[in-house]
Amino acid sequence: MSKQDLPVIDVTANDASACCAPLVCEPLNAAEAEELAPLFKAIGDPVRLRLLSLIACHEGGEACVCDLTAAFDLTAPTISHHLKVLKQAGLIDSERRGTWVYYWINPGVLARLSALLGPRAVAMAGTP
Amino acid sequence: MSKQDLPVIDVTANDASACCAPLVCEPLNAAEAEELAPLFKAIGDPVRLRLLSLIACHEGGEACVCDLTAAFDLTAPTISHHLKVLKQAGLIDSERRGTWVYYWINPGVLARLSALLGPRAVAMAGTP
DNA sequence: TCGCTAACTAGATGTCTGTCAAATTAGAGA
DNA sequence: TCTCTAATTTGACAGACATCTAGTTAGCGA
Repeated sequence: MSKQDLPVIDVTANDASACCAPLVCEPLNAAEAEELAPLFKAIGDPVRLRLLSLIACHEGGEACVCDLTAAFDLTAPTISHHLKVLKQAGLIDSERRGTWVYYWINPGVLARLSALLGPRAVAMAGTP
Repeated sequence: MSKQDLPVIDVTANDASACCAPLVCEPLNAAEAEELAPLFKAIGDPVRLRLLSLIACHEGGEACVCDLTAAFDLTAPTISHHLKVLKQAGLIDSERRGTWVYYWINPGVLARLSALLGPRAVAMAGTP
């Protein structure tokens, strides 16, 4: 991942006319929008956004449901529901290990969304 | 609210965690999530995501409502509603010019969201 | 095997949201 | 002034959603 060959572009210089931002390059057609919107919708909830953040920041890049539940004033089923939404959107993945279930982020998807909004072609870095 | 004593802040630099790889740096607290989630929610609808894209791609960086409405199979009030949602989220802005109303993107907000999701410091503006 | 705990599913409920038809506001021109 | 068009607001309604309680599944240890 050489940062070097990426052009250095000041994000602040990005006004709408600057082109080359995915969103700003060519308008999304209906099908693309239909495919992408659910991803944003998934993180368009405070609880889920925070869940995502908590998972991403957790050591090892993964977090146990019990840790996550403890961070909210919500019941376990509710947290479970939100995790399911994130997972179905493809933003996170999970695995059971003994008694506990661990969740981790799917970084490629996040990178894709970032690139879409981003002022520059950030990188398809994430996608292998 | 006196607008005048507000410091001029580059929105792109004004992100919640003010540092680098937002989501992945330090977990968002509840307040931050509560503030940011509505932005993602706003683009979490296929119609609005496409509206945003259409506006961004339109020549001159702005688009007339009539152009936008024509691109969908929806009634004008519905488009109007979605534009209002985007505007209230701060993602777009508008101005009436004679008979027509023009909308344009607020690029700073988009950049902020991109940076938040961005993997490695999507180019945090300042760092050359 | 029996309990105990972690996590999820199912069902119910009140709220939010996307959409439309109808009514309203704002300019432009005759 | 009156009329036409662009755009928004209002009100209504069906469908989606966040949350809860209660019940269920899965693994661990005695």
